[in-house]
Amino acid sequence: MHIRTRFAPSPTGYMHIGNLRTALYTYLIAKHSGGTFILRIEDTDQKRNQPKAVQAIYDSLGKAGLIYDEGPGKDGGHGPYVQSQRLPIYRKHALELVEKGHAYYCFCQKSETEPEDEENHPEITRDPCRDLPQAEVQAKLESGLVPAIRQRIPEGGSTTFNDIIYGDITFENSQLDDQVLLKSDGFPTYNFANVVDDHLMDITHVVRGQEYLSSAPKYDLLYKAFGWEIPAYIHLPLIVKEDGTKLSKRRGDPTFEDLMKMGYLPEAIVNYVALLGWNPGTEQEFFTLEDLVEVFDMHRINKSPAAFTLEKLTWFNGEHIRKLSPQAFHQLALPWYPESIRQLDLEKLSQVIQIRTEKLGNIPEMVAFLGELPSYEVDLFENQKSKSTLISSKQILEAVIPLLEKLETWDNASLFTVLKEYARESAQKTGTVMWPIRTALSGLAATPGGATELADLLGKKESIHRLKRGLAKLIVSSMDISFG
RNA sequence: GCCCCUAUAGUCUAGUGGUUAGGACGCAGCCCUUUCAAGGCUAAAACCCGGGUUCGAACCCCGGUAGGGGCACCA
Repeated sequence: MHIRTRFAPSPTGYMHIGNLRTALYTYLIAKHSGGTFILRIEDTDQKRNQPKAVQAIYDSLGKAGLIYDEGPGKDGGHGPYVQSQRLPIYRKHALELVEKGHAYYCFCQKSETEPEDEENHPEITRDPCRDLPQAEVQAKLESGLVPAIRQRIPEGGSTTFNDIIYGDITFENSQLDDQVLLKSDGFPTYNFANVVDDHLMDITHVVRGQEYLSSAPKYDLLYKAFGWEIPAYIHLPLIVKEDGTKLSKRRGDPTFEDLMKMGYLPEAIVNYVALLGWNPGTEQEFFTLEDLVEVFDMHRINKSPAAFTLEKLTWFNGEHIRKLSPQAFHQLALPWYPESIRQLDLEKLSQVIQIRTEKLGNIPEMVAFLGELPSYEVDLFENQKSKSTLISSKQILEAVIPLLEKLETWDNASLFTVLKEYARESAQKTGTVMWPIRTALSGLAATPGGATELADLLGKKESIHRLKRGLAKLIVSSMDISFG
């Protein structure tokens, strides 16, 4: 069987994490078996439609690496792939159902119930137009009233549909409402357009969020009314926040685009999100998109909702950053370096920070001290673990500055050799010697890279300058002490 | 309110009648070390509750509870 799946977003201007995962799984289900992945734009809500938002979908899918085989601009014989360009198709099919008796005209005014009325949902009642005599329908039509078309749910009985993840699910028909198929503005509703397009586009596996589970029986009824073959359903568990509530851009939860702006790699986001609701059955966690295509098995998708947390995503991001070639990392890091350090050897800097970068967004903060020495307290020179005190620090800097001033080759290896040798001769731990140097060079308790790496990056002139300032600080402090 | 879905550590998860309940993130400690990372090791931490079925239940059945989703001429 040649699998055909489709990702069918509505253009909202950004990609939710949940949408990204739906797109990913939809892509993987098709690609794992060499099938076809289709993009369809669901812009049936005129009020919400934003043309620019369509471009955002292309951009995000491209970043994620989810290349579609068929879709806008890539006709595979099932186009057009933008629903607003398919209006006559929906009308034709809606009328077909009216003729067959599976749908009917509804002349009611658009219901005024506000969506905010979450507390007060009326019981399912059949629409009064459902049983309008033919003559009356004809008369209303001729008088120029523009009707909507509603699905006629069978009286009584129940509908059972099958989902690959959830198995058989049964709904009483009395629980299903006569949903609108074609709005009075001539646009189809989401549910109707989906059924028609999925059939016409030969979609074999319908992949969507679990929020659509309860509309699935109405889909089955529609397929049966048309006499069409029912596709396989795959409803995906929701992605929620740690507190169990759903992710929402309004409440400040990051979208795919937001995460990339924060310095998360698309590969890492894809890797993380793939494991939210699915696992390979092995203990492997690091995956590239190609790996996922290889091992993805839709039958291992979970039923229960998964919480999205930045913590584990951040770890994945670090993993993906470490796997990058030094050149690739450098290119990604470059835009994040502040103006104040542009004169440094940034390629060398990239090599030093790659292993310590878990998020590109941390880079500016991580390297700021290279541009300007932060102000720091003298007690930063004290460190128990390194056996470093104000006195030892002062002595070491006094001894080491002249040594370094004489040094001709200024690089990490030479610096380390000289300082290590000094430590050996003066019978001190390497760490004791390095501590005051690193401290004076950075003004920080923790830095990416050790003393000699920082000196290498800063260059001889700036390094000596910073060391002397550190020494001055220590001298002033020792005088304060002696004067009480 | 009605319908549907779900339930293993704080989080992501493995597990399909017999396991010392496995892995990962995070957290804590130790080692390594030129601070920090990275790496290595160790620790703490879980089967929602109650009934069955069974020689034996995380696993099967029933009932609760909790959480989530749906109930628009939105998608």
